[in-house]
Amino acid sequence: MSETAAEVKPERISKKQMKAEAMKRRICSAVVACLDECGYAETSINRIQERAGVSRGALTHHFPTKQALVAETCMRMLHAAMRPIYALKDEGEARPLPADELLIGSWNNIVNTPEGRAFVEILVACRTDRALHDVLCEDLLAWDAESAAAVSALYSGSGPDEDDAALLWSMCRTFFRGLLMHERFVYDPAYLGRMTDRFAGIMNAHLLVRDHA
Amino acid sequence: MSETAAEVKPERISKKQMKAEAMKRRICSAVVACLDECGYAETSINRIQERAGVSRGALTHHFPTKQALVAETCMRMLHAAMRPIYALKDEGEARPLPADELLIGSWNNIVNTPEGRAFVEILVACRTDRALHDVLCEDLLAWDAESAAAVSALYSGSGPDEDDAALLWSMCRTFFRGLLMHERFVYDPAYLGRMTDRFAGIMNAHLLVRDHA
DNA sequence: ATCATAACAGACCGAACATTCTGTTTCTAA
DNA sequence: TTAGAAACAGAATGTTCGGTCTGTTATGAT
Repeated sequence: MSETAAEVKPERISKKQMKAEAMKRRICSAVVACLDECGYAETSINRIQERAGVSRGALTHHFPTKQALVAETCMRMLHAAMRPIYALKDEGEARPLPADELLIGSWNNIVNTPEGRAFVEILVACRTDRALHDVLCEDLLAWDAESAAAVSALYSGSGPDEDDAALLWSMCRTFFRGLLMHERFVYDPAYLGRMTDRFAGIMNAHLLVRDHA
Repeated sequence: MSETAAEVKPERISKKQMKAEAMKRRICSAVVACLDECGYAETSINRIQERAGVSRGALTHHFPTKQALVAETCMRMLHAAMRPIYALKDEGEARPLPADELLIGSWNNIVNTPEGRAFVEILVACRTDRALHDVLCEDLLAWDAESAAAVSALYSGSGPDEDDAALLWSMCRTFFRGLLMHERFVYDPAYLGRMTDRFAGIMNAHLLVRDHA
């Protein structure tokens, strides 16, 4: 009674929604694992189902098609990858990292992870799967833009271009993605470290920390 | 018995061998086209067969398994990609290109081509297909080494490392491979040009032409 | 308490898959 | 000239694919 609760009501998260969300998260985690371990070509619905330990019915109930499944998994990864960017923005206010440290950290904690590798599998698939591309393109571009803006706010480029920092940052991510497919053809793991270090060192000279006095 | 005799005199190229080679080339060309246009996941034997305009029997006769088909296609691409490297070596003796011109040329004429894109599809597949990886690994490493040696002979790196030029060259190819999967998410084609130019410009400062007096 | 519906479960389907098989033609070494 | 092998041709096979379909259970508004 004391509740004038008409406005509070839509806030509640029902048990149904909780279950559904948990199930979706579980399934999408399995998709990430499959993409990482088996690659896009071998990421079949059967395999995902087995990996997630859920029934076919549960899968098809939440994700009617495979494309919807992959697309939502990608969206969730992007959303999760936003967090470090915002963290970068906030923590950066105090004392932005030197660019090379930022790059090495990005490689170790974002790109060279199951999620990062799964993301690359999806990106490559998008190259030849127009339907999947069209579903994801807009959000990917938005994510790119936001990511670039965050970096651009903290660093300035050395080039003549207006938004050189964003361009350089895009180049860094491009490099890291390429590095993922090189990984399996390197005998000495230290070689990867040498490449990332060398690359970060070079880019460090062009991505300069802005000082906000 | 007659086998040993047959092996001793393989000088002549029989009509059979000509036909077989022509057929193989035709099939492998179709594989490249399919990989480029459809991606690894959608490059099925049926599709290759249709694309090449050959019978199922012809396909399976020359390539018993799909893996053998992809592997040989990859080998042929590598072999074909050797030619520009040797050309680089020979022409370079006279007057090596500035590194940035070499890079832009590599991007336009080697990487961003049907063969280059097909190659990336195979590389990505190798990440999760151990069998395919094991078949190709040795030759890929050899190709990498030869490519690096050719560059190393003409350019020197700016870093402290012994073979810095080879490392830098490896970084360039890594970057270009990553750029291929970025391609479809760029509205303005000129943006790709800006990235390649910027990258080539940066690397140009570190990959220095050796002067052989 | 009741009833509609969301959340599951699992059988089922045709299509496509890679591979194997049995024929037929073409070449070439005796 | 003639076996015999290589070069094809195409049907047959069993598996797996993504998607659909019919049930059963759990949940929440009434």
